[in-house]
Amino acid sequence: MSSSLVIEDKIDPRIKRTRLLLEGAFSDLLHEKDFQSISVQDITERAGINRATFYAHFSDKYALFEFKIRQEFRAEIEKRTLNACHYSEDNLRALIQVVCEFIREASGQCKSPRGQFEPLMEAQVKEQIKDLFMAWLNQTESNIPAEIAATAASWSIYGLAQHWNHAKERMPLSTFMELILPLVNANLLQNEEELKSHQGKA
Amino acid sequence: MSSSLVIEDKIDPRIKRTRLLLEGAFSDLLHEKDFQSISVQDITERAGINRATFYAHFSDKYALFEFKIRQEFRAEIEKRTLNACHYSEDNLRALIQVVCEFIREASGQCKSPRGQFEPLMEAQVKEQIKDLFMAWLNQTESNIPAEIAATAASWSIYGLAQHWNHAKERMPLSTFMELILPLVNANLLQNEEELKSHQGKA
DNA sequence: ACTCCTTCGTCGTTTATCCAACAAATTTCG
DNA sequence: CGAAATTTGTTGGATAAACGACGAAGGAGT
Repeated sequence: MSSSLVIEDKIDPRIKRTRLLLEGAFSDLLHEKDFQSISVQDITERAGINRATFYAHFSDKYALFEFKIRQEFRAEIEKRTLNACHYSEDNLRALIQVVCEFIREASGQCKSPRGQFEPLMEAQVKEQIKDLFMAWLNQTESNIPAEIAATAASWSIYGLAQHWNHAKERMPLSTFMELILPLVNANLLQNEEELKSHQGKA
Repeated sequence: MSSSLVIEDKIDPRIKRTRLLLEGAFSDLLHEKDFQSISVQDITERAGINRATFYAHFSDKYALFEFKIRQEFRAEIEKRTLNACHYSEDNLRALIQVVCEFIREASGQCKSPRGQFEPLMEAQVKEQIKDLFMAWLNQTESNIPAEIAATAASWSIYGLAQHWNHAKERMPLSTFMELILPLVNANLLQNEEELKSHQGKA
């Protein structure tokens, strides 16, 4: 049941509690103000946590935001057990769907002008997509470094998902999926060729 | 805005947090099990609080229960600003109504056989009613000790409210109110006679 | 430019909570 | 009934959080 990417077990309850309260307060505030006008004081005050304690956990509000994004995205991944599984077209579909819906959710959630935290979110999500691909691809040996393929795939998936979300007339996710699946697969199939069509050379 | 009965200000946030979590966990458990079968372990586990910490706040689960009752009843009193005001028939009406509704709420809330916590609740609520009357009556000098009158009134009010709640066909609260108001007033008016009807014998 | 005010990081000290362990009391169950 | 398991209070030492204070940095208004 424990994730292959995570090691956070038996952690001091006080730490968990504090982070949870800070996250919650931050979420609430994001519904009320825009990102920039939220101060660390606001967050700690709302959370009932001492300001000094905040800095024991996060260097600033950006770090808290990134932590929060990672948490939520990881939760979506784990909910579908996409960690601790291997590459397959179905798993890839599920992953893409998670990314699309995650971006859609987040963009509707917050009161901020988009430009403020989207880059932060992008960095965190892409990194996690890449980590996931690394885990998938490292189970197979390949002529192309897994890191290269994972980087390409993570960037293209996030870019496509963002494009899908920003479109005026948002395409149904299912048709969008069929449209881009071959593209993303192309990034990965170079490693998987021997597994799919023909068991060629060696 | 601060109550005349309470002094709890500027309290360490950790203490407030811990008590809140313990209260919440206990409430949840009361919906699931009966009072007796709930252990301190259950509560602390559910609350995410160390068991040793529980005993730093409460001597046992009964103490927690009493604390909780006091909190909730006091909240109802303060919501109607019945603290920090004087005696009047309207205020007395309001108080009786609070007691009746509080007992009705509590009796519907919990899964326990009534006999288990009703005596605990009774003690706490009566004490608070008495304290309230003491505050009201001490503003006037009287020939009968305020403590005597307050005791009589608090006991009769609680007893009547419990009777009203236990009845098979529960009378409308308003008619019940008019029925008992003279009775309860009789306990108090001995002190207030000089204020009401005739300014007789100095 | 200038104050006035808020927020920001950081620090040392105090306090609350965690944790593991313990013996005693209690409950469960064969 | 008696053995096993669970719960209960309690302890000492480790750690996270609270608190108050501080100078520095930023912002708003005059």
